[in-house]
Amino acid sequence: MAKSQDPGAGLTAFHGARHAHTRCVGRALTRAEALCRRRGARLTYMRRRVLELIWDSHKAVKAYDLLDRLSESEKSVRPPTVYRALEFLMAHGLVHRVDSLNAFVGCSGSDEQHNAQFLICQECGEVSEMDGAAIGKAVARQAAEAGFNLRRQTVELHGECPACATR
Amino acid sequence: MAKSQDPGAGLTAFHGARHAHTRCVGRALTRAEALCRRRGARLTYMRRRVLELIWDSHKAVKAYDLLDRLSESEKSVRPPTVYRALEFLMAHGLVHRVDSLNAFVGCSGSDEQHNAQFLICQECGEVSEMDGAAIGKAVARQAAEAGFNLRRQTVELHGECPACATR
DNA sequence: ATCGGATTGTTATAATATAACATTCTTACG
DNA sequence: CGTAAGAATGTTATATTATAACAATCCGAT
Ligand SMILES: [Zn+2]
Ligand SMILES: [Zn+2]
Ligand SMILES: [Zn+2]
Ligand SMILES: [Zn+2]
Repeated sequence: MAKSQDPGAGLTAFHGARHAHTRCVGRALTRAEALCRRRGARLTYMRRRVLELIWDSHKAVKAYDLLDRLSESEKSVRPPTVYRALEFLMAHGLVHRVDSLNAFVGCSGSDEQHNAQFLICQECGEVSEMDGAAIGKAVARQAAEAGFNLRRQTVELHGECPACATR
Repeated sequence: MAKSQDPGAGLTAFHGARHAHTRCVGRALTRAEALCRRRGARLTYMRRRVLELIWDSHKAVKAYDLLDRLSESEKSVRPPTVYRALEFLMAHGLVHRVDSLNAFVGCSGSDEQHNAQFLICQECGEVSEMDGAAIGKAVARQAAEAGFNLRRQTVELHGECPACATR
């Protein structure tokens, strides 16, 4: 499945400047609500607020930037509040941590738990999540060959997105 | 080449407790010296010292642990000193940063510049560097398909090393 | 209504990393 | 040699990222 070529539905699409981003946000929030309802988890005001802020763009966001932006609307928010929200969102697969950036990005995948890979544009900062089956398999095979019991993978690819590459 | 099965020469070998680690250290230092000589770079006392400490084990080492250990022998060493040494060693491909651990590990590769992948044991902390051509190719292909101009890859696989897995 | 667990608030601090400028060391050259 | 320029290190301060510990509050179930 998902072998379609139509732009917008691609697995590894970058979004660039002008696109109907409201839809991206809407989709993410809808998914979060559904997923939390199904699991009996509480998508509280603060958690939803953090998720919205993360989805403000397709870039990875730093925890302390979230903190600043939250403090604009709510009254002074402290680090633990943000980190707890992030912890919750990550535990439920709604947000990923990008280790090589110390930053967080909304999960644009669909299935519940997945090992995501990321394409990270060094120019514009946009992050695109892939579910690269090919990479996943190559990784799994190499690990197996080394007698390694694979649990979790961090695959973060840095370079230039299509838009920035052709500039 | 390098299709041999003899332990110690494998591309993805974990080392475990008892092995002739002096040789690992010796090899690393010899390589560092040769490489620096070739490039006209200066492997100063501090840089060599940091490299030795990193090679004290096959685990990834935290910058502040290096700091502490340096401060035992030399008189109080400060963060910039360590980070500068690390910066130099990384610039010359003698040390890698493991982003998912905020830690540093000696490069056990042989060729000059390479995109390494790491197997990281969650139990014993040992890190094994791979030059997984298969992974590298899968990654390159996926990036190309997305129109992405790949510059650098972070591939860090967490799990259990052979020794810890069979325990 | 109220109890218990989950969530958030609050204060403090740990852990990781860099900026900026002073000092010392090395090397090349006169 | 002596010395000047650049490289490396020392030093002080601070930025950035993250967590510990305990108090207050919220919220749903009885
Ligand atoms: Zn969007
Ligand atoms: Zn870009
Ligand atoms: Zn060894
Ligand atoms: Zn192990």
